[in-house]
Amino acid sequence: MARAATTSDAFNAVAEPRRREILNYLALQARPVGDIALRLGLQQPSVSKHLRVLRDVGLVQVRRDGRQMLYRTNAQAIQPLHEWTKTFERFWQHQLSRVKERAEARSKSVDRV
Amino acid sequence: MARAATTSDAFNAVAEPRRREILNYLALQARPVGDIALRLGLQQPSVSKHLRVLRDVGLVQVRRDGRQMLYRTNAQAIQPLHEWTKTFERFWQHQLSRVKERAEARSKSVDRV
DNA sequence: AGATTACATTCCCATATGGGAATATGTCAA
DNA sequence: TTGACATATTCCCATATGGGAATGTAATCT
Repeated sequence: MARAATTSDAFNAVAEPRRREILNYLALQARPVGDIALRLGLQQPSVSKHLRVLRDVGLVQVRRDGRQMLYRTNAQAIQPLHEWTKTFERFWQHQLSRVKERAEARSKSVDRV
Repeated sequence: MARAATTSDAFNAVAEPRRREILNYLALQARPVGDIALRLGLQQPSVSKHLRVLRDVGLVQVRRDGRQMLYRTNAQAIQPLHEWTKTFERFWQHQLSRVKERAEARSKSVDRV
């Protein structure tokens, strides 16, 4: 097997930096494709393709408005990623406190010098 | 350009499900490669390759113990992902409350039936 | 040194990109 | 209907997989 498809899940979809930018931009308000392309400095076909991936995994939703297609971020689809990363929260807190302890131990030995 | 390398950042590295499993397993305690392979039902070379990717982006740390290499998750490298997903938290809360409101509106109209 | 154990790397290959360019599809206005 | 505008899709291609198999490398033991 090769690498999993970008459309296989939200983790693969958001691995691409431009798709994260798009999600950031569309979180506050729905926007048409051309506006996204202009704002993020991308070609229209490129934006359409990224939106297709995001849509396939439910990260964005669309509605038509005349000739335009208005896309907006579906934040709920990001929640699973948040949950997964959250399970590591207590570990990085532990690690930070250890770093702190070591720093304090070092400053004490410096005092003794 | 093609797809970005899995080693380009943590987002790309954790897109692969087995790598997430490895990170989960190594969060509590450092483990040798063979143990990981056995526990997760993977081939040893496969585990070594995944660990190489995780190490390149700083998601795991290693130390030698005789013939073994002990890997452990570096939770701090996951924090940026947590931060990014966190920026969407208020949006999915809004969306959920909207769903709630609509549900309540519906139940009221049902009452009226 | 020679054998064994534990990992890492390399080679091969089917598969999936993402960008550029060109083209197709869909909608509205005159 | 014809033309213009807004998106979507297709084609081509360089690149990067991840798994399997084989091989390389490092550390330990006798």
